[in-house]
Formats: sequence, C-alpha cells, structure tokens
Amino acid sequence: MKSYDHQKIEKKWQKEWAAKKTYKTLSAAAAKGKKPFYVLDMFPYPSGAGLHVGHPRGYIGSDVIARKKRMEGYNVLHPMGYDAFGLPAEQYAIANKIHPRKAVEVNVKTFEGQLGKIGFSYDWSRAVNTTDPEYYKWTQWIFLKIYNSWFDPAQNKARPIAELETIFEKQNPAWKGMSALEKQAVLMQYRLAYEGHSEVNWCPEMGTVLANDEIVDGPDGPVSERGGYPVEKRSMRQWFMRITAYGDRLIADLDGLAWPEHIKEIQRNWIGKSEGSEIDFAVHGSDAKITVFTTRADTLYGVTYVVLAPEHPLLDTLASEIKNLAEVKAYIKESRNKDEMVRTALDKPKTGVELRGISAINPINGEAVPVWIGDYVLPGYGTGAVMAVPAHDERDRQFAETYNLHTKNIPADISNKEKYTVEAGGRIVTKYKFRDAVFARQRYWGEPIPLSKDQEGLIHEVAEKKLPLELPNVKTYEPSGTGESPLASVAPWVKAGYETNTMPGWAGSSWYFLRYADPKNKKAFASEKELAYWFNEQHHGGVDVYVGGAEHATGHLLYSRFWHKVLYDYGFVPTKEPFQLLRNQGIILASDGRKMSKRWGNVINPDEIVATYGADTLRLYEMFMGPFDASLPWSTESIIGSRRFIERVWRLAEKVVNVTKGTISYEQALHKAIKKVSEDIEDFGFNTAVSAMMICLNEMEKSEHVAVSDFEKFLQLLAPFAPHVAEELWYELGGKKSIHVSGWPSYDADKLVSQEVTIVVQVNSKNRGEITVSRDTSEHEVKALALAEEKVVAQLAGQTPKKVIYVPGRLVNIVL
RNA sequence: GCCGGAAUGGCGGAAUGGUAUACGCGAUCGACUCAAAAUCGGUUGCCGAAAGGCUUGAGGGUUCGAGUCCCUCUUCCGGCACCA
Repeated sequence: MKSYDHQKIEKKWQKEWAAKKTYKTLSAAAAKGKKPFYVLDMFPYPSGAGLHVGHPRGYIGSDVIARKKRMEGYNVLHPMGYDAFGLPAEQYAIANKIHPRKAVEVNVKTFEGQLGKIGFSYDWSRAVNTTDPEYYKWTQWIFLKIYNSWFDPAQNKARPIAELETIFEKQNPAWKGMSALEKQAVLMQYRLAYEGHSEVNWCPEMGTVLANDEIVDGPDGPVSERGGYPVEKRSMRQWFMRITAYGDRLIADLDGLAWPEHIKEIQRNWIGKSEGSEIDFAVHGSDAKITVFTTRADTLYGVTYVVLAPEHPLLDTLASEIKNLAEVKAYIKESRNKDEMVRTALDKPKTGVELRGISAINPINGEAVPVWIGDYVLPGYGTGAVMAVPAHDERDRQFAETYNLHTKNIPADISNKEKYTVEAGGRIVTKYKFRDAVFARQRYWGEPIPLSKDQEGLIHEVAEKKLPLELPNVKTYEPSGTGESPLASVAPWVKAGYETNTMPGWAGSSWYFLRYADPKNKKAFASEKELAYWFNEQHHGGVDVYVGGAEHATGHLLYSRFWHKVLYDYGFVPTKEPFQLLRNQGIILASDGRKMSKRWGNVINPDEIVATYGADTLRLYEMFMGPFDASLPWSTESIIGSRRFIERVWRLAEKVVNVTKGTISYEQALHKAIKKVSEDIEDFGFNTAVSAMMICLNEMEKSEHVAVSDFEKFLQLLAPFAPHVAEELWYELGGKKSIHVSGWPSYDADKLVSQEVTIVVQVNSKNRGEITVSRDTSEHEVKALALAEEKVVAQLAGQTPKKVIYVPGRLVNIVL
C-alpha cells in the first residue's frame, strides 16, 4: 500500500466533501421525519491575528459529536459564522488604516482558510456574518420588537407597548391631556429598550469612552491603559435593555438546563436576587421620605442612623435644610471622582458625613435618627439608602465605630421580617444586583439603531420595509473626540435625525443561533416551520449541544437568554431557552504554561501543525491531550503519539483480510471500544474514547488476522476524530459512499466479558496473589481456591480467617 | 472575605467504594541497519540485593477495603466582591 501522505489525503477529501455536499443540513421540509440534532460552536470574532492552536479545541469536540450524530442518522445542524462587529475589528481597522468592512473580509478569509484545513463538518452554506446587512436587518428588527415592548408583571412577560398605551388611556385621566413628548417620556420608563443616561469612563485626552478593562489605576486616580491619560466619569446618553425585568425568569429557568453547575452559579450570583423589604423613613419636618431596602426588617428596632449614597437624588431636595452643606458637597465631589476600584475596596475604612439638621423617623417606633451620607452605600443597588443596624451588620458596626455612633443591642429573629415590614408600613420586594444592560456604543463599527428623532424630539422607528438601516460610509471611522459616534459627523445621517450611537458587540450574537435554522430567509429572521423543527420542546429544546468558553457566562449567555425569552413571549420561538446543553472547552496554554500570546512569542499556528502532522493528527491530539474542559499545556513533543497511532492504523489496513473466526484475538477489545467510544463521545470524554481506540488497535495488531468487517467498525469509531484517514481507508476497503454517513457500529454485550476472569486475592486488604477462574465458578469454589493459593497460605500461617469477602469477578479479601 | 473547581509517576493524564498509575509522551535496553532515522520487541511510581515495605497535596475519620465518602487544613485556578 501507498505510504500515508496526509497532505494529499486531506486535500482530496476536503474537496470531495465540499463537492458532494456530504455535510449538508436538510431543511425541515426535506428532512422527512429525520430527527434534528443541533450542535453549535460559539462563533468567533475574526481578529487579524488568526487562530492559534488552542482555538479549534472546542470546535473539534463539537465536530466529533456532530459527526457521530450524523453517522447515527440524525439531520445535524452544525454551522459556523462570524461575529464581526465591535471594538477589536474597529481598532484593528484603525491601526491598519483600512475600512473595518475590508478588514473583516480579509480576516474572515484567513479564518475560513484555517478552519477549512482542519476538516470540520460544517454546512458552510449556512454561514452567517453579523456585519452583513441581510443579517443585521433582523438584528434591527428584533431590537424594534424589544423597543416596542413593556414587561407586564402580572403576566410575567413582554407585551406590546401599544397595549400599555390603551391601558393608560382608559385608566389614567391625565394621559389624554399629555403632549406627545410627555407621553413618550412616560412610555420610555416601561419600554424594554429605552433611552437614558449612564456614567461612562471618559478620557478627554483621547476623546473616547473607555471600557472598564481599558482603564488602570494611576497615582492620581484612574488612567487609560494605553497612554496613561487621565479618565473621568461623565454622564452620557445611552440606550438600555431592561434585562432586570427578566431577573426572576432568568434565575428560575436555569434549573432545567444541562449546563455546568459553576456557570449556572456564576449567572445566579451575577443576577443576585435578594428578597427583602422597602421601608419608608419620614424626614423630620419635611414631606420628603427616605426609602431604604433591607433584608432584615426584623432588626428595625436596632436602627440608630440612616445612610444615603452620595449620589442619592434626595440630597438636592434637602439641600436647603442641610447645615453643613459645604462639607457635604465636598464629600460628594470626592466620592464622585473616586475610581470604582478604590471605592469598593474591602479593606478601605468606611467614610461618610452627617447631614446636620436632617433626621429621619423610624416608622416602627417613631424614633428620630441621624442621617448620613457614605460611599459604602451604592447608588445602584436597592434604593441607594440603608437603615443602619450596627448591632447586626458588620459594615454598619465599622461605620458606627469610626464616627462614634450609637449602637442598640436588640434581639432579632429573621422569621419576623414580614411581620415588622407590615408594622412599619413597608413592602416586601425583590431586588437584583445586576443592572439593565447598556445597549449603545459611541462607535462606528456596529449595527445602526433603527430609530430617528425629529426636531421636536419625538422618536420614530425605521419602518420594517425600510430595514436594514445600513451603516453609512464615513470619511473617518476613528473616534470623533467629542464622545459622540463618528456617525454624528455624517451630515445626511444627522439631518435625517438617525440615532448616532450604534449597537454593542453583543447584539448580533444574541440571536445568531436562530438564524442558522433558516439563514437565507428574506421574510423573517427564520421561518416558523424551521424554528418549530429545530427548536422543539418535545424533541429536545433548542440547541442540543453548545460549546464555547466559560468567559461568556455573564455576557453572551445571559443576553441571549434574555432576547430569546422576549421572542418566546411573542411566540416567535417555540422554546423558553436557547441552549439545552452547554459545555466549556478548556484553554490550551503554551508549553511554558502561559497563555498563548504574541506578546510571549509562544503562539503555535494550527496551519503549521496541519502541514507537518496533518489535520487528523491535530484533531486526535487535541481530543486526547486531556479532559475537554481542562486547561492544558500544548506539547508539540507529545503530538507524535497521535501521529504514530494514525500511521499504525494505516499499516494495519494492509493486514486486513476476509477471515473466519478462530484466528482473531481482539474481539473483546473491539466491542469494549465500541461501547466506550459511543458513550464517551456523548459525555465529552474524548480523551478516554481515544485511549479505548488505542487499546483496541494494540490488540488488533497482536492478532494473527483482522477481519475486514471488524476493521470497518474500527474506522467508523475513528471517523469523527480523524475523518480524512478514516474516509481514505474506508474507500480502500471498498466503501461505496462516505463513511461519514455510513452508520454507527453497535456492540454485542456478550462479547464484552471473557470466559476466564482473574481474581485478586487479598489478605487484610493487601494484594497477595491472584487466581484465574472460569466466569461461572461459584462463590464457594472461588473462596476455596483463594484460601489455597500459595502466597495466601504463607500469609495465613495457620490462622483461621475471621471473614472472607467476595466481590464477584474482582477480588477475594481474607480478613484475619 | 464569599461562591465554584482542582491537586495522582519525569510529563499530559486514567480509574461504577474493589489489583492506583490505563492510554500516550519521555527515558532506557534490545532487534533491524555499515550507520542514523523510522519501525518492531522488552523495561520504566518510589525504597530495597531480595523477601518485602511505601505511595494519589497534609492530617484525622467511616469501611473488610478510600484517589473516590465525611471532617479539618494547605496550595493553585476561575468567578464575585461594602449588594444592605
């Protein structure tokens, strides 16, 4: 037989598979009863650097599953696409002085070239690209659906904003008298996508808004990571998504998902649900009241003061009453300029200033208590005001100690919290730690938000027919320096009143898994029929297997669930959740144990490995190197083991003959391998699946003959891991159609067990010998044989055993 | 600080409470070769000449039997971090 030329073989089959559309996914109509199976990878950001050898690990794992399912007869949806909007693409474009669109084109080509060489079974005809207007048309469409929704707490779901208008019209007498602009402002408080303001990190020197991770600590406060320019807080107009409305459902529905427990836990902590009470403290001698949030209403009798966040809006109202206003203002200014890291540092002593002249009335006993401001109270959580109980809260105790405030020791019992809430005239409420998501970027390279404002300030939607609202060409896509998006300097855009902010990077990735179901659809983001087929609660429930990095736990994986739920509320998608089963792939580290990075010069390019060892070797090695979700160091030294394995398979093919039983000795190993590989793939135990194949190969090599039919089964097991070489040998042996649609082998349970078993004999739990007996030897006989074993007799030295334990087929333990 | 996860040969790792170190890498000895590579075969946890003893981060416990279950602790990785 020819020698194993991986380059020739791999090129040949990649071409052949593409030509024959071997991995084509059938549409719902064409599937004709074939069951769907959806295996999804988190689509990549096509960066200029291309892939390193760690990137394909997850893709290989999911490809192994997709291939096995396809062989089992499922209609497999296994797509790939590109998430190409967002900051890195923009920065790459700026740095390389080319238009982001061009940069994306080039980078996508690089990725496709690299991915193509590894031999994935993607149906490339379904590829999506978030920057394609035909794609982001639907991102904009979904945005408008969300914009035109409010969350009805009674039904716990999204409903059209028009319904809310009708309700206001009927129930609120003031509504009719309101101007259009006033109505707009009211509705804005309910919309699931709404306009508002938020604090951003503004760098005057660079003229841009910076993300938190683009900022580092400087000697006099925060500075930009690049250049070290000072960064300050600045309020900026933004769009938001009211994700907090779904807090409850986002937590509750986690329970039914087959996700890694720690990812679910990260989401739960991030959402941070907490049940407590809102209690109103009247301000003495004023109409104002301070509403505090507490989870321990039962400690109301222990309240000795109240603390407001320095940002609390009530401070403006009360300004005239505050006797030490200058001091208070100085404190507010100081904490405003504090870097968030400094402010929330745990070891920092708590600071604050008393609002002299102000006191609050504890509703449970009418007691007047002093009111303070302190930056340990956060404006964004609860009500931005707390009642302080130094006797029962560590932070309050510290604060009280620092400022010599009174402590009242009272008994408290958490089971009384509802009773005391009612007594104090308060309300039971649920609060969440997480915030509404900012849905705007002051950047060029993102989806335009399909809204415009007329001269009176009334917001208009871009009509559905007019979508997509395409991103205009600009002279310069670099930051404007004013903090506004580059779109603000496009005259026709501004004249039309279009929103100049663009959508954030996570917009396009929050629904792409739906588009794969029907990527060419011009009338809808996907047809009802396709969605019903691929997202079917009866069948499974959406994406059957989702593979990607754990770093998306509080970003992409949360936003996608949120969008999906809004769409579900309208009946656009049939399942409550997008991703049934999630697995995280581990990171491949460089051989020096550090992350692969240009900076360390330790990056290994998969192209080189594919050229030297072959894609099959790369795939096999990446699966074999260790547990799928573990971070493992790359070792170009060890990869040779996988290459040798493939070469041995290749050579074994020569030995294959049509043979009668008798002359083969590997049967048990083969059936064990079929069982193990079948089960391990389902369970992401790829490393042990490969090892089972190695054991089987070792046995086949030792055997006098290898039967063709058995070797074919072995190739079928190998096919998901090393698809090219398996296909080549399959045809060499006379295969008529691709091995990748040839079926999946099954094992014979009877062949898993051998007639003879080796039983270990222990004396006081220490191994002393072993006996080989026929499988059906009785317990009595085995024990007798064990007691008669030479070394055992020596150990016994005439003593009578207290107890003899027999574990069938495994061991005998003689206890003295 | 809190919440997750991990710790096993020289290295990557395997092990339903039942022979710890499978499988692979490396190392080493041998065969083949003029020689080398490749390939094939043997050996390879530690101590010991052997008999035997010891060994899964440390210490305790449950059990006839623990890498696996329970308790205490150490280190490392990931997440959150004044959340009232």
